[in-house]
Amino acid sequence: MPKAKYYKIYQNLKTKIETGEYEFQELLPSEHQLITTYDCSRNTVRRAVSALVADGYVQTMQGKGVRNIFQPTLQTSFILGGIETFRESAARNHQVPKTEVLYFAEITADQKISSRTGFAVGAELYYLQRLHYLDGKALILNHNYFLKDVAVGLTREIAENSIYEYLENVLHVSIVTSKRIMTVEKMTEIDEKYLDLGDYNCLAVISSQTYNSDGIMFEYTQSRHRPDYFRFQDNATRRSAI
Amino acid sequence: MPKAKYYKIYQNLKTKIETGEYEFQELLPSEHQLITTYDCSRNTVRRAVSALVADGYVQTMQGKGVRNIFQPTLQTSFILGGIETFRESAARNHQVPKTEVLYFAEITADQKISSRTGFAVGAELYYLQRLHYLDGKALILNHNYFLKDVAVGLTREIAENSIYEYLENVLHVSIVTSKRIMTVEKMTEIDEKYLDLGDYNCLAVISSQTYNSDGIMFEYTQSRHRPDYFRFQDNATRRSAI
DNA sequence: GCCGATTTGTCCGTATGTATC
DNA sequence: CGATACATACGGACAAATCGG
Repeated sequence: MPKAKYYKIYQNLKTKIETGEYEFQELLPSEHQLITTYDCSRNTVRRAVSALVADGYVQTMQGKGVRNIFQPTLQTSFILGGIETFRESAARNHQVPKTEVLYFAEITADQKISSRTGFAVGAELYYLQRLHYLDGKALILNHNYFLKDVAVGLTREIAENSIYEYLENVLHVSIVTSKRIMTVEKMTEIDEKYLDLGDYNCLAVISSQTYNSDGIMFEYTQSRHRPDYFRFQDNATRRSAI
Repeated sequence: MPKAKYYKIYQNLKTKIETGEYEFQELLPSEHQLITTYDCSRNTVRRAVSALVADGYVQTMQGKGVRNIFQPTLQTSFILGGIETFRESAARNHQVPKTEVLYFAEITADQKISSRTGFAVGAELYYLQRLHYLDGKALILNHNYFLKDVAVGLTREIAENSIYEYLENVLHVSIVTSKRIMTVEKMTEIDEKYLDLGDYNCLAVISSQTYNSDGIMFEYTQSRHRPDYFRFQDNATRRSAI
């Protein structure tokens, strides 16, 4: 958890907004007021407010103020802009997670795997298939590829719990950035076997490449989501025209 | 187009990265060097670099430097994090756009529309159905709802071109923030009629609420995308654990 | 292992510009 | 026009991480 001052102000304002201390459409205190209440510089409050803008919580208006545009009804399962693990997002929504490891193997990347994942040909990898349950329902089928050099000592047992916890707390791998691409794909036999797709013949697919702090791409994951439980949220700001 | 100094530095660095002036995995010049080359303060270069981080172009590492992680092969049609119009994104990809207005009406929001769109019951709206073609293929079916008070004088003719151009350049409405939710939905009769869905029985759907600088939500749009031409990209950074 | 140089991260204070009312 | 509010920019200080000697 970041201990930076701006981050605490950000979190404080965020909870105030979430708990309804500021009403929808109401203006937040001005920067000057925030400076005195949090006893900090103007840069610091501006940084906190910027983070709220990025979250889609508020809207800044030059000459007017900062408006609360947070609507609790729109709160949802997947919030974009951050890398969140399955367990974290389950905890945030007070749901019970379970993970089943369907397949665990150590492989070497061939041409086909290389072009799909972005790993170099010949790279030594762990390849896993994992099924994620939420409140007893099978919702997500994950295909994970981890670089063996980085995720050393990964086992089936670890994979049944949180791989990221192992990476961060045991191996001290710091996860930094992740590139994600969302598509819709037709179902495969494996999807059909493990996910209850009902009438749907396709899934929401998120393919992601994750980098550690050394700039090494150490993970490629394809998450295949049951469409009726899939929901992805994003807040955009317009940076003027082309 | 923002004329701010940091923005020009940002754009300059961005094109340098895109044109391959810095190699993949190479470190960019240090902040100190950038300060001298661009003749500005440290805050200003840091702001430019932050924007590149948000775009997923580079990765900063305390004590080491800023690494280029841009891969041209991952360049794609829809880049998240900004509000881009259909025409803008078509231009960026050198494709020929066409828009067909299927339906144009002035309506009053009833309970059903209100709960779907977020407009108040009784709000006066323009409701449009528009079909977007790219290089001759029908790819997107849009359901647009605009608040009449804000989008005054909207006509079918304007809707065949760019509504946003009309809003920004004629009405001087400044579009600021937009909340988007991505889901996968089963096709409707209308989808089936106008989009060539092939074997697919569902679509990628983006629902968005857009606010102007007065904090008024003036647009609700549901974009229904042909799945085989849909691709959404996002860059995430991890803000440490829960 | 330690130290110093380099590099990014955080924070502060101040000045000026621009939009709103 | 003046007061208020956010936007941009500058300069300086210290902390934290990295790397080489």
